[in-house]
Amino acid sequence: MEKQAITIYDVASEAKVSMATVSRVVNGNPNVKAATRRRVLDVIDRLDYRPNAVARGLASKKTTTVGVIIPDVTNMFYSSLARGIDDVASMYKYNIILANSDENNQKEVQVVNTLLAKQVDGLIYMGRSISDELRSEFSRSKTPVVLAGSVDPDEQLASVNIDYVAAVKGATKQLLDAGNKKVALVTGPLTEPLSGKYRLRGYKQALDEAGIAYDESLVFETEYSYQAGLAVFKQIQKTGATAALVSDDEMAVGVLNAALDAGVQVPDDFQIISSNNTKLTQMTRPQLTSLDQPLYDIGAVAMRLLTKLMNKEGIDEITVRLGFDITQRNTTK
Amino acid sequence: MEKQAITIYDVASEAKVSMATVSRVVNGNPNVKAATRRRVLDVIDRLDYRPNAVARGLASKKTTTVGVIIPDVTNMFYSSLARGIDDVASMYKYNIILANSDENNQKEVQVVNTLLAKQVDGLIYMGRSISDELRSEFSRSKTPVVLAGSVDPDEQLASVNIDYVAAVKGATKQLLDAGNKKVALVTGPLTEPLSGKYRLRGYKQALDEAGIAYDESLVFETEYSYQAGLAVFKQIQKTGATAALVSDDEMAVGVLNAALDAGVQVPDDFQIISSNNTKLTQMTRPQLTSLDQPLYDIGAVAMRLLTKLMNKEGIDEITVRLGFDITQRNTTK
DNA sequence: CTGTTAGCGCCTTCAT
DNA sequence: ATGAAGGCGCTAACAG
Repeated sequence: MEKQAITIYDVASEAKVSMATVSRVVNGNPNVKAATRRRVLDVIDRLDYRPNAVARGLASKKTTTVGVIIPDVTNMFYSSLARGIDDVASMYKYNIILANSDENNQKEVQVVNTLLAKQVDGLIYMGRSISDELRSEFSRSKTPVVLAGSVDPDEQLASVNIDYVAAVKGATKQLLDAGNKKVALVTGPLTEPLSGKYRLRGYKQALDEAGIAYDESLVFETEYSYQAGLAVFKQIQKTGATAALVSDDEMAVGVLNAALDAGVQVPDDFQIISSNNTKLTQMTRPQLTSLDQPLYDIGAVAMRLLTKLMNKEGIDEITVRLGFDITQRNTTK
Repeated sequence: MEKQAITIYDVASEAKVSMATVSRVVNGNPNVKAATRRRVLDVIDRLDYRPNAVARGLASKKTTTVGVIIPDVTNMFYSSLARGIDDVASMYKYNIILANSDENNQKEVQVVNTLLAKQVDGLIYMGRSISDELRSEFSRSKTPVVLAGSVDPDEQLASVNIDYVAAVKGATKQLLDAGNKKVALVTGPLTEPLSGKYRLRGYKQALDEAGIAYDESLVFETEYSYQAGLAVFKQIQKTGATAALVSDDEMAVGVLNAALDAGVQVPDDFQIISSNNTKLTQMTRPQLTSLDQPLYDIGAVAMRLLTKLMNKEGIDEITVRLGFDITQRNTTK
């Protein structure tokens, strides 16, 4: 593949300077006389010279690309984060290598390895839990890592997210305050810290404060998918719950549609609060009330944080928590 | 960034062979005695050696990464394509550099340039139209390019898509056959070949065959967004149209919701056929009837085609057209 | 089957 | 302000 015949040498000889000088102007090194700089620049675009980033990467040990592990681009929650990441990345002249992991530990480890082999300058990880193996890959490499939209229970890894306990607590409280005695919590496997540790804790706290006993049968562990949401509704219904806090938008749309399809009036007979406030929440009828996590911002801030880490700048806080809100729509009243 | 101290030399000396031999075993070259191979392999994982892909790329002139230009990852149409691309890419050991373009010509050119500077082995372009400048960037680089989910009017560039004329014609015909006299076509700017050339042609052909005169006022050019769909409905209503063929799912959800919000019965008083059959179409109530383009497959096949191109294998057809269908749901009857 | 030797294209001291 | 020279880590002939 002889993509680009012309190299820094061609430019140098054409401009009658040494390649060092060409390198300098290309890299904006001030130690070049204005006249020669102009001459070089001139040759550069006359020859349509384009620095070879691979060679540059080898010599400088920087690739200006970061690896991004994403469970599934097709999921709006993650693609929103990804968009924030990419925008900030390009703002700082970085590119993103995007790799889908399907939350599969093996794939993740495998992907992280090829990413490190490609000498990415940093890594952003999205996903609900980090396997020990993955964590050890992270720690033995000196490449900075930041988690976007998820938490590290040990707070060892940098991460940006929201206060999940408080968020879930707030949403649960709203549902409780609205008079619902039985509020279902629909979430992922409790073995994941996010669901099992944070969300569940927030849920229990709200229950506690309302003086309502925790009822295990009101907690539903499922897959984060539309189908799963659709399927879980009838089980929720059996418990007599009159409201549900659902941890994912697609899932929530599933729950909502199942309710509607079953002839249940929403929000009159059943209330729903979703969790991600993606575009989806506005597309349903009735529109979904939802926790509002600033997804784009989480991605953006995560990337920004990563740039600092890559730059070895001092970071005061390794974990940044962004604010959240609850956007009231029509599945609550 | 001294990420990986150990190099092929370390492995070589530790295993008491030359670096060439190490290189051979790493690259699966058969010319290595089984015994030495085992010994080298042993040292490799004892030292936790990981080949530096950048150096490899410089020496071999192959980076095993391809650039992917996407308008917006957050759009399900494109993220579905992207998912297909990534899956096949990883199947062939390639990684993807994903760059959002917002369909902005300037950004596109800029991004393609940095991608080429990074020596990607190939490029996949998604987007509705290719500016002349971009096309010229493509042609003067020897890097193979394939368009995913869009057409090249000149058929110069490799591409994979569906027969848009036939698809739109078929959908329009269905609406016409159902008794609708006035069928609206909601699409993007007619200046884009996809809308102006292909979709419009299909639409007209169906009209023709049905013996109905083409009425320009039934064609709506808008942005491909939920909001735009929401907004365009009342204009459609003014024309007295009783059905619409909408070129994007988010847009279609907008049209549907606007109709619903206006108290219009769907499909009794107004029918809708959407175009991409993404998950979204199943999430609305009523569910959207939609053209079914095999988005994931388009992405997958595009990537597969690109591997062939990168491999300099002979290609018989530079443009591959996949089959399509119309998935009947509840916005038609 | 294995080792030697050139590069790949660029960055980066170190001189001048 | 500019040039010379030595890598960066690996692949790829070319010998043996």
